[in-house]
Amino acid sequence: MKPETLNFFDKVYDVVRQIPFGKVTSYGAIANYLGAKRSARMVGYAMNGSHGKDIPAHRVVNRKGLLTGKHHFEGTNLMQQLLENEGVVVIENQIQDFASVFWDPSIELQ
DNA sequence: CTCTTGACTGAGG
DNA sequence: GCCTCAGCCAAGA
Repeated sequence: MKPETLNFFDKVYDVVRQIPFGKVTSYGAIANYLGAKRSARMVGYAMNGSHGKDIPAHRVVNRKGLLTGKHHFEGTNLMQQLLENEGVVVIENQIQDFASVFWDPSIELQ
């Protein structure tokens, strides 16, 4: 389909779907890959409509590896459990060894 | 059209 | 390293 028909949200969803199992990325990294580095907030905003879709939103965290969007998931620690289920160690909403599980679309996806 | 609201980020103290 | 502030920009009222 034509890229012109893809909204910013759709592009975000497309990238998030490509995040490998057991990997995570940041809102800024996605925004940067989409050519809108300044729109990191929009990436997170887009995640609001990710429910009901096949979007692994739990693999998207802020640049610190902090689960800032966990409150948008069911329960209080669903997001953390989803990540731990993929082998990602999370303590107090903070991803441990963040650098080793970080997946940058602008590099990995090229 | 204007104003508010963020699942963000980088810079400055 | 932590806290605060300001810039960012799309969507909804």
